[in-house]
Amino acid sequence: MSHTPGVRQAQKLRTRQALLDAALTLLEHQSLSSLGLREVTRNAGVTPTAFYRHFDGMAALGVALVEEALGSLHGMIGAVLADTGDSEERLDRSVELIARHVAARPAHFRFIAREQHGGVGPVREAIAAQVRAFTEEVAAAVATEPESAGWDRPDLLMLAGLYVDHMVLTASALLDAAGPEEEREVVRTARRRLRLVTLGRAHWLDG
Amino acid sequence: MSHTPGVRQAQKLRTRQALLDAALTLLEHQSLSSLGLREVTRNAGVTPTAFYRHFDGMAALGVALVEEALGSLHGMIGAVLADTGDSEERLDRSVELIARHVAARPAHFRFIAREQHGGVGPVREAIAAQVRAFTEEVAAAVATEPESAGWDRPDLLMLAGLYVDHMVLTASALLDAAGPEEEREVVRTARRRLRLVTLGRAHWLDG
DNA sequence: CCGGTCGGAGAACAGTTGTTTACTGAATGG
DNA sequence: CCATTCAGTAAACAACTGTTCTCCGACCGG
Repeated sequence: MSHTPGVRQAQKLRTRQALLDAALTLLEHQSLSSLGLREVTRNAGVTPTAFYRHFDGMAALGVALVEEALGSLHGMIGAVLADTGDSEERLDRSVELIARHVAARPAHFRFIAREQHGGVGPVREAIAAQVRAFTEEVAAAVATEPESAGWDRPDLLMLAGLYVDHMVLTASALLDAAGPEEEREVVRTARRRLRLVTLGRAHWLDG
Repeated sequence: MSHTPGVRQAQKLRTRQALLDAALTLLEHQSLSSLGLREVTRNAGVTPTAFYRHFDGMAALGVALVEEALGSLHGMIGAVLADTGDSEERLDRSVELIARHVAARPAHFRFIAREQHGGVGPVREAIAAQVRAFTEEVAAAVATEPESAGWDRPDLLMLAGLYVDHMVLTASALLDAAGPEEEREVVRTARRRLRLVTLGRAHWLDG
């Protein structure tokens, strides 16, 4: 079938990316439901009609942004959790992974935090699907650890969900942090919370 | 000073409430930043100009809605946590309290969940302030329990924050639940999570 | 009873919105 | 080389937006 990218499709992709970038920039200070189609095309240097060559509407663009933000993260948390080292080390590394990703692409994560419970249904569902997928990945990684011996699947999913929700909360808190010192405070608290969860996990099957 | 409400101020309050109610209804399917002033007044049976007699703009109305949603909850969680009974009982009761409140006023909680990270700054800040206040209340309640002996203030706040964030997440999950059976599943998972946290708490000072 | 207060109505303002229609011109692939 | 595909343009559409100004008339305190 089609092999080389072709000048045409390359240009199309460039325009599409310009739309996504323009939208993401504008979304830093507002939410998707209040973002206008014309506003986006204006900031992308394109006419409003060109928008429809790439997306059905703003909701579709939102879903594409979800993919762009979260798609690259798959497997990473699982990999970190699967690494060797004691639990303390592992949780330190996962918190750091989040912090680094949030610092690297703040706009993407702000978008996710904002639209996770936002007013645009399809986008909410797309985010929920990604979060579910992460939970499954974390559950699979956690299941292989020796500390998880004797755990049934519902409990494993509960624990994984706790981890994932915690990561999302941490990302959100990092974005709301005012300065570097507040960011460090957020990271410190996040680590303490994870430690407490890990402690509870160690004694889950005691009683 | 002024004693009787007066026919005038009573009518004013009724209109104000009509605006708040209309807004809350419309906010079920969209977010505040996409909510139009005219849309609200139309649904409230009032002319657009009348809006300005009550609020500076939509942001101010949003802040008022935050107060309406969260103002009545102060002291309640603290009271539940201060009640007698073992920790298992107490956390069961607090999860139930949340579930009951969410079921009683779903629209309010949906609004809070949606705007907590939404696009309207003043509303975000109002919610953050309320959440901070709750955290302080919970920390104060938790501090009086015998299980908290030897805990310093940062750790207490960390634990209280964990509880509060968990409550918000639970409320959110309940709203997203499809049916009654899914709601029960959410409540069950929430209880298990709380139990794990309580376990970690019990062994916090072990090492 | 009466003059002032003030919640609400009505009309008009200039902008902006999403979407449709018809069209242009360059890359495409046989 | 030539007919076709198709990303992007241009213009027009009716509908809506927030805000300002002027005015009305019912409640108010004295």
